[in-house]
Amino acid sequence: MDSPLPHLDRPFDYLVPAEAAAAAHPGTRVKVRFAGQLVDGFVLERAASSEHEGRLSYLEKVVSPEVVLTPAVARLAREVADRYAGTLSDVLRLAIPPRHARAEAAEPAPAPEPFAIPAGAFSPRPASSAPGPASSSSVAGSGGSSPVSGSGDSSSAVGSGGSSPAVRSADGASAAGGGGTRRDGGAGDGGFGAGWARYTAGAALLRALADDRAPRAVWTALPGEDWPSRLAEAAATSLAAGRGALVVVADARDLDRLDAALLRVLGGPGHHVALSAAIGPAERYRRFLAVARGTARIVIGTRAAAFAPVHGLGLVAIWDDGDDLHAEQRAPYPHARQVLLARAEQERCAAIVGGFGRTAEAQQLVETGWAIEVGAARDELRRVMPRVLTVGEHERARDPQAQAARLPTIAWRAAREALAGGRPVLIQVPRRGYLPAVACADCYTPARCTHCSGPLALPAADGIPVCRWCGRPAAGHACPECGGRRLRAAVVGARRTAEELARAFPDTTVRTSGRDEILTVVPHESTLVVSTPGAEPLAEGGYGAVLLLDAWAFLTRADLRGTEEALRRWFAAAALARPGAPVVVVADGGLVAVQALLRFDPAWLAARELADRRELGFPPAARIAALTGPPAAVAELLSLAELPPGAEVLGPVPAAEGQERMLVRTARSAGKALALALKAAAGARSVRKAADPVRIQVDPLDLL
DNA sequence: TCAATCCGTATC
DNA sequence: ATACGGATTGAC
Repeated sequence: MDSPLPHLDRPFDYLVPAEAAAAAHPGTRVKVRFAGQLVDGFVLERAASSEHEGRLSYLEKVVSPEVVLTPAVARLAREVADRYAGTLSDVLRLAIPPRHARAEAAEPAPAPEPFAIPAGAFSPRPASSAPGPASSSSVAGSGGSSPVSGSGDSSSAVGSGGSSPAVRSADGASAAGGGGTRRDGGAGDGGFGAGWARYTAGAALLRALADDRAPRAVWTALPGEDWPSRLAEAAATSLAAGRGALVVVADARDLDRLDAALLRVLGGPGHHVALSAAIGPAERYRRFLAVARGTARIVIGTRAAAFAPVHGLGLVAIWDDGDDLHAEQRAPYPHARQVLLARAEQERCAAIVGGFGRTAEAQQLVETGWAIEVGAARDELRRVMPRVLTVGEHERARDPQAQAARLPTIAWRAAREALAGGRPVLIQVPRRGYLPAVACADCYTPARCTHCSGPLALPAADGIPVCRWCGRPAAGHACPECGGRRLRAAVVGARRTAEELARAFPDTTVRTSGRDEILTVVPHESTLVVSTPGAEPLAEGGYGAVLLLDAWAFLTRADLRGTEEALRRWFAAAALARPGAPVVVVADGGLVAVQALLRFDPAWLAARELADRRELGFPPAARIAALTGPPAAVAELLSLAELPPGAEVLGPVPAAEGQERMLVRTARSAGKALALALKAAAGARSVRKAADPVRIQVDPLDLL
């Protein structure tokens, strides 16, 4: 329905008038009369009879004969809605872009030539040219007036769109790929297998894709990896096997790089489209239609593309699944990784979860045996990894150089040598105002609540720390690691860092890349590049040195992913260094995240992280739902909800103006029941016209 | 005993 | 939302 009321979140049957019988295929948009109103909906299925006792209405009209909601996507959307305690119509709003009639009328793009992997390239088996198993569109149904299921609501929404195929230049892209002149350039010349052969089980992964055996992998990329090429090769392998592929990345920059890699690997446009929110509605819908019609079998895009109706899906992949941008910002806040994993199960297709780092969620896939590990052979890693050096805070405190420029001698020396060699130096600093949470002022261990392990916050300077989860004050907090009683929570921004560096290196150009102005590539020359995380420009030939400043700040991130996030960002920066180049991290060498960086072993950290979360009862080991709204509304929702046994209710803590937040924690195994219970309670509230809405978020990233 | 009204429920 | 039915209440 127009307003997606939870208690109306189910199919309704309608009669199909004879003149609409041909057009009303499952997946088409329709208009139906509901409670007197004319509302939008989708045909879910055609059937010869209905369970409904009462009288059926006729559907009013078929808006368009285009099948925009395939049975596979309908099923996926239903599962996602259930998992996140949301409604199908909310999910469909994310999944299907608004209709654009002109785009439907336009001449469809000609179907591209069947794709085959070029001779000489890695091709373990002759690719079957037959298109893959069609995606089960069981059109039951007859003409005349047979019932149809329409769901509430329809269009509006995100979905897709795409970035321009604007490229970064072909060889720019290989530099782009890894920030370096890395050994194998990509599939173009060297062949398909070479890039993947550097990994344990890498060649086997590609072979399994070629044989359509639906492999599932957690891929930890080597530093400097040209990941867009690797993913393009995986997608092309699926395509050659007659299956479609879907790759989701975090932002437009990554999307451009992947787009360029696909153009190179596929030898031209036509086989793939890029969907993102960045382009206009017409182009977005046009590309969506190319996917829905089966013209484009490879789809790349940002998070909403995870729902794209790819025909005969053979592979789903996500790059850098730890990036916050993969979490949808609109209800019911699904995470692209979870959408893709659900899809891999439902459609029995291959899955790749890749990144330079590894999330606890990915680790869980490995530990439960859902996916296999595709990582670097140790020798290969040793060959390409940068040289990581640490400068502890204590050394730094005794270092007069550091006092002056906030740059310890070791870091300063590494930078100076790289600059002298004519190479750029990357300096990563945290974003200002990055962390509202606090840590021990002596050892930087995040301060946590003794009751529920939630993060502490300092409401006012010199105030008593308070738990952001359960609201209990933590007077007399003492660090569990070192016993320290002082807390800290401040960081210096990129601009000021750049100014300080300009003084320390008077004859060197200092450039900044951050939120406001993002550099994409810097030339091979002696330049200092100060960047906030995620905005690091690539350097042609790789950076001569990488400095990670104020590293402690990452570790005190307010939510529960601090350590993992720190390493993810460090790895992303370190991966841009040339092999053997120094990477200096200004943090104590004893910290877990720093140790993981020293070993260059994200899997080790992820395993520890997951173990910690099991211990502390955090996602993904446990499931947590956050309920936000006016206090009375939240209380009402909770009183109506029949929570699964063992559910633990935490809070309230103050949220936005006049709102508060409660958390409900259950075992992971009770996650479905929890979502169901909350959805039912929200339905009970909406049916009695409760005014104040309560926001329900399942496993939110920002568990403040 | 009837009718106006309130409340809860379904909406194909 | 809005319409409907069954229960409720108030006046004849």
